[in-house]
Amino acid sequence: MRSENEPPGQKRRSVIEDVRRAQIIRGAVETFAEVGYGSTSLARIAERVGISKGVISYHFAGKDELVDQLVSTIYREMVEFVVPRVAPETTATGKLRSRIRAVAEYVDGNRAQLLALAEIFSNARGADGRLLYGHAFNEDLYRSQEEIFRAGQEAGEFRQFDTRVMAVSLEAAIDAMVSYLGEYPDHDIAAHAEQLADLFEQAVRADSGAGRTAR
Amino acid sequence: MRSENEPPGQKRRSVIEDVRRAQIIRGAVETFAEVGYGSTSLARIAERVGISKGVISYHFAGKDELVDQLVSTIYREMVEFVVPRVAPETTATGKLRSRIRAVAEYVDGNRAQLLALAEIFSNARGADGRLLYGHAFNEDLYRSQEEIFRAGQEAGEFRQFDTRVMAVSLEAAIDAMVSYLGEYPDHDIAAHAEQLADLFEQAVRADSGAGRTAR
Amino acid sequence: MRSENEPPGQKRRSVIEDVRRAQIIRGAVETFAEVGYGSTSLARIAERVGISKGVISYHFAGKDELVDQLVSTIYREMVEFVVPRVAPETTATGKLRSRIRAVAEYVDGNRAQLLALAEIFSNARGADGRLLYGHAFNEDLYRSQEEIFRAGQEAGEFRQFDTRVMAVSLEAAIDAMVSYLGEYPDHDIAAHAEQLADLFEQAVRADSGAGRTAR
Amino acid sequence: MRSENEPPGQKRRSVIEDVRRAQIIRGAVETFAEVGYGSTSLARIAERVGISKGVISYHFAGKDELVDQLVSTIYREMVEFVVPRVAPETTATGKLRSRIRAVAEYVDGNRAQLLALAEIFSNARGADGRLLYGHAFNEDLYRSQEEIFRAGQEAGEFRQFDTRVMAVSLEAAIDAMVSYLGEYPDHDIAAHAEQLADLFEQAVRADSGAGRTAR
DNA sequence: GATGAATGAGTCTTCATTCAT
DNA sequence: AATGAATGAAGACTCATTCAT
Repeated sequence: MRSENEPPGQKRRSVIEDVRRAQIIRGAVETFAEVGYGSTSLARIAERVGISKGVISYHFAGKDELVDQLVSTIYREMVEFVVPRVAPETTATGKLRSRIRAVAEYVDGNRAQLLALAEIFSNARGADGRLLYGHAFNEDLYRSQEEIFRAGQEAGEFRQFDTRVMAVSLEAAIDAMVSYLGEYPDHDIAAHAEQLADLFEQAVRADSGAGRTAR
Repeated sequence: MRSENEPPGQKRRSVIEDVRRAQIIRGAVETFAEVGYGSTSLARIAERVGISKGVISYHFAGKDELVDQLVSTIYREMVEFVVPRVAPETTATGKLRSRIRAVAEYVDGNRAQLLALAEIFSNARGADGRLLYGHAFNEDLYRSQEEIFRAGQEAGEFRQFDTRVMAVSLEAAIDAMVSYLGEYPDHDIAAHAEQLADLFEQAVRADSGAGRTAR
Repeated sequence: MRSENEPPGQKRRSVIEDVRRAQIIRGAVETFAEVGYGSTSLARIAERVGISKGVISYHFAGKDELVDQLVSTIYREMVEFVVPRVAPETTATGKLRSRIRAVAEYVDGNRAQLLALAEIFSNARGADGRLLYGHAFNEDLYRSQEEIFRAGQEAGEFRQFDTRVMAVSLEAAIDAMVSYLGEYPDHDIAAHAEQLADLFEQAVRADSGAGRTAR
Repeated sequence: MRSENEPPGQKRRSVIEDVRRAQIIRGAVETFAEVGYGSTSLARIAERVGISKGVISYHFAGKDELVDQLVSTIYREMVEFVVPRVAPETTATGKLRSRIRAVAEYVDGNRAQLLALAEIFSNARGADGRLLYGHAFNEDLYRSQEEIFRAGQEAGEFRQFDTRVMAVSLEAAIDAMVSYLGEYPDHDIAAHAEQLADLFEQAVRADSGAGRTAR
């Protein structure tokens, strides 16, 4: 039943409930990653977790809430991994490359998580038929990336370009790196990440007739 | 029934059948684009077309064949649109930019088609659970794009880079352009395409210390 | 349309119609024998014959009439084969053995026909749910066999027994011989027929001085 | 779900589940017996039992499992009834007659069960189109019956004959007795059974001084 | 005479959800 | 807190039949 987003200090969940929710979310992640969005039923998740179907309904208001919690959980984890690796960088170029690298690193150790996200992003839809996690959902991500681009432009590191197009293209390329790994598990993602960083570094850098991106 | 791609002189379809098939495919395209893969049922397509559910089963062996025909139809149309616009270009750089432009132009007049494709690509799965139209399906596209990249590298137009990563990233960025338009119908796709062309032109061009991508 | 059993001199069918009907019946026989009653659809028959589905509906009032015509056609053929081989026999014992032999011979050259009949007999049902070709349909056959048994009893060739039970059991054993051949195509049906004839000859013959089955 | 034959100590079914399964099987038996294999749908069974269609899917993995469970349930019941009535007999002749009698007795109180079995045996087919419960399924039965015949032959009780043909014919005659009762509910099955026992006793017994069936 | 096209009822199956225990 | 049981709607697909051409 509980579906509140627990405003602090109010109706906090019991420990056991938290454990169950986490356990269910983990099972959901694995299932989404393995069989895809369309074939992931609550029954299948329950089976994987080793619990009864009803338990899921008990802990989550419905499939939608489960998906929602899953997304924000993974998202939070990823942000917690990536941010500390990007923040120390002082140049926009450095932030760009370290961001790509950090995602690649995270992905490498959390493939199921990312594949599950990808499945959900391209499939989950509201009652109105619109994607629940489409570009609009990425808005925050786009904005923060655009800020970095603008900072680079102002600092003279980057040439002038449409920051929105650049941000959208960057995210798309990163997602493709992830899904490529999903399809070809032996793909060398670290090398891919370096190539991708080169790609965008070249794409954004000020013309200057100038220097290589020594790394 | 009938699923042959009509090998000459063998079991050619009647005119009326062709019309119906085209009509059904059109309805399917619109439905996929509008409500997404998971919510597109044969019943819904039939309803949109204004025919009985059974008619679809009559003209197509099953949902799989319908999807398959849809994909190859749209794909063929797009190739027929894009190729003549890219072929005349003599430089790798020219081919790159004209390809992006051509896709953008095509998309502008065929949004539903592209959205439907995107839905199918990221969702349709075989009995084994693997994506039917994943990266593997794009292999031909990747290859032909890689050839252009390699030609540019050999001609000294392009710097050295991993052509596979570049091709995958390019396709991803183009797809993102399409889906962005899908979500924000007022988005200026022509401008987006130019920015995208700039992006990749910069990303691939030889360092030369030098020249602008005069366009 | 036409469904009349053509009372002589009235509404006789054209030659071409007869040919079509025979052709369709032949296709139906093969289909029933091959895939069984439940999987034999008009579509499948039409496909095998190489005609359009509608043709069958044109020539037969419905599936029921087709089946009915099929049954009586095969039945007539079989009777025409068996009767001349049984009639010349002068003893009841001779008739019994020659009947079993004749059926076995016929079956050997007409497996599909018999298998189709077997499928239909054990499956075809009327709107009320009752078997269309159950024991009641065999009534004539039972009667004629019973007459032979009674003749044998009156002549002192056969012992006293319930002729109905004997007739039913005989037909069942003959049918089993046929279906056994259907399942094991290499089965030696001629040898089976001799054994079966021995079996029933022993079963019916008058007690030549020997023991009663007191129990 | 659940399809195990409950290997001890593993996933035992709840009481209520057992009850439901038994209830559904009973409903299926009655439906098969009444309207035949081809007209027995899950919907019809559910309707007869007075439950929702989905309940059947909940308790059985599919129609195939339901049929399979039904067959083995009835089969087991019948074996449990027949074996203790046959085992005490010391002579092959005694075993033969008591077997026929026991089946007849069982049938008398369990008509629907036997009719359902008959429907399934002559109709259920696998994906390959072959009968699921054809002669091959009866193999065990044939074998055990053949052993009795061979024992009788070795003891000098029975004449020499092909035990396979005898076994197949015996089973066919027993089945015919059952189906005859199905079609004529007032038929005197006990008398039929005695006649049948006489028939086979005569058919197998050693030739006490009398004539061979010269051919 | 023949056909392709269309229909609508009916098949099995899957699923998210609800509820009594 | 958990579960097994049940539901009913929706899914893809099959089929006998009808009908205009």
